Amino acid sequence: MSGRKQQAARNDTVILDAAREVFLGDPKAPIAAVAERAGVGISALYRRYSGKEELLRRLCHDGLLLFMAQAQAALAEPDPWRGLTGFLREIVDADVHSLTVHLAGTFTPTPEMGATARRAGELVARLVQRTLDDGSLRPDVVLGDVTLLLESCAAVRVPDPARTRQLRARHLALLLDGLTADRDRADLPGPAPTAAELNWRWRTP
Amino acid sequence: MSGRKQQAARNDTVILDAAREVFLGDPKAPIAAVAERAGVGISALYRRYSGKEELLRRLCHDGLLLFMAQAQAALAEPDPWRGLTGFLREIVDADVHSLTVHLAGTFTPTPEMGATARRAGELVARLVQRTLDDGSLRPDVVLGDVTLLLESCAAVRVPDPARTRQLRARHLALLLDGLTADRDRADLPGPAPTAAELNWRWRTP
DNA sequence: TCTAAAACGGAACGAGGCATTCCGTTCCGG
DNA sequence: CCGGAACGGAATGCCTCGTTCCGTTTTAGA
Repeated sequence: MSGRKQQAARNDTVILDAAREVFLGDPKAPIAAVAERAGVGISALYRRYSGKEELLRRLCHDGLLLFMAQAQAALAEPDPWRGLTGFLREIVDADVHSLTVHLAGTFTPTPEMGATARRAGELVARLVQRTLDDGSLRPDVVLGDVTLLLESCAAVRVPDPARTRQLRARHLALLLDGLTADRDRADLPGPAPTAAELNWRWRTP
Repeated sequence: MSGRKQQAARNDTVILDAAREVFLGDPKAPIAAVAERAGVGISALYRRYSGKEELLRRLCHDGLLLFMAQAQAALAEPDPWRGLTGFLREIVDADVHSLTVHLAGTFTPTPEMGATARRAGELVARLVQRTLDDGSLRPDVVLGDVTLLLESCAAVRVPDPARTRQLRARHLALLLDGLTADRDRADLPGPAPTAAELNWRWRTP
């Protein structure tokens, strides 16, 4: 297989990569920016996706699937704390969170995506729970805290993407030290966040 | 003083409050949204400000001044750690950071604002430094880490503003426990953030 | 009481951005 | 040599939003 067919196959991935980069930088970037970044024309996009929404959904769903896969892999790690922290580091490093959460809201989510999000949430819940049971996670931390932690890491951003990754890793390290259980300290304030509170982005209006 | 003059005077503050609320929710909200929230017509805005930019600058500068005032007040607190944490709690609670940082970039900053930002930065630097000298802040933390901390707290957000404040306070508590110095742990990863890296929003292009 | 002007409300205008479509072109496969 | 798949990118049309403009209300002062 070569020639036009091959180029088409390569464009499939080139376009997705470009879209990921562009929309990570600016969730409401114009579609033309994606085409330009990919080095293709606009019609190459519309041949594959019926419109902008479908492309965004695809990206977001891919992100969710990666998120799920990482959570699953983390559950395979025998040590709960290492599993959880490794998971967080990878999600933050790959910027998966921006792909899923920051894109949600810019399109109407499909029921399927809601289901995937729910399943992913359950996996992370188990990841958190066994760390709590293990005693290595401070006992007043809940699943929602971890969700917010991811959100907050995604917020540290500087113009250079590589530097951004470094700074996020640093910020995450700071947060992880706040999560550890090996010290006396005051309880966390306020009612702990619940899943329902944090799922608002997925609500279909 | 009453009648039209009084209403005008009240509108001054009503408009500023409305603008703050609206632009906190969405930094690129249309000006009409501000007028609607304030319960006034659009011309009431244009009578006071020459355009959208001037309004944004005003809001941002007000935020910076508040930021500076809080920092100054925090320096008056004798205990460095209490001064720093109290400062952070107040800034996060008042959402001052969104006002300054999230608005920067949506308008061209005046030199005066740059100067104010620099002065505010110095105050916080002293706040951080004396906490480091004091030994209550973990020694590998730098000023930039604190800046990023504020940024990350501003990222936790749910639809209800009151709940958002609670959750931010909780998240901040988590981070503060990561900042304390009373335990052995691995050094923070990566090159520490510098001021120059984090000031990019204020650069005039 | 009367009037000039300050304040205002909000419709109308115009520019710009952007998703989508359309058409002419290129290049393979048979 | 030909039909069509794949493509590039200009053209289209919609919609948002900043700004202006005009008619109306209110009041201070003569």
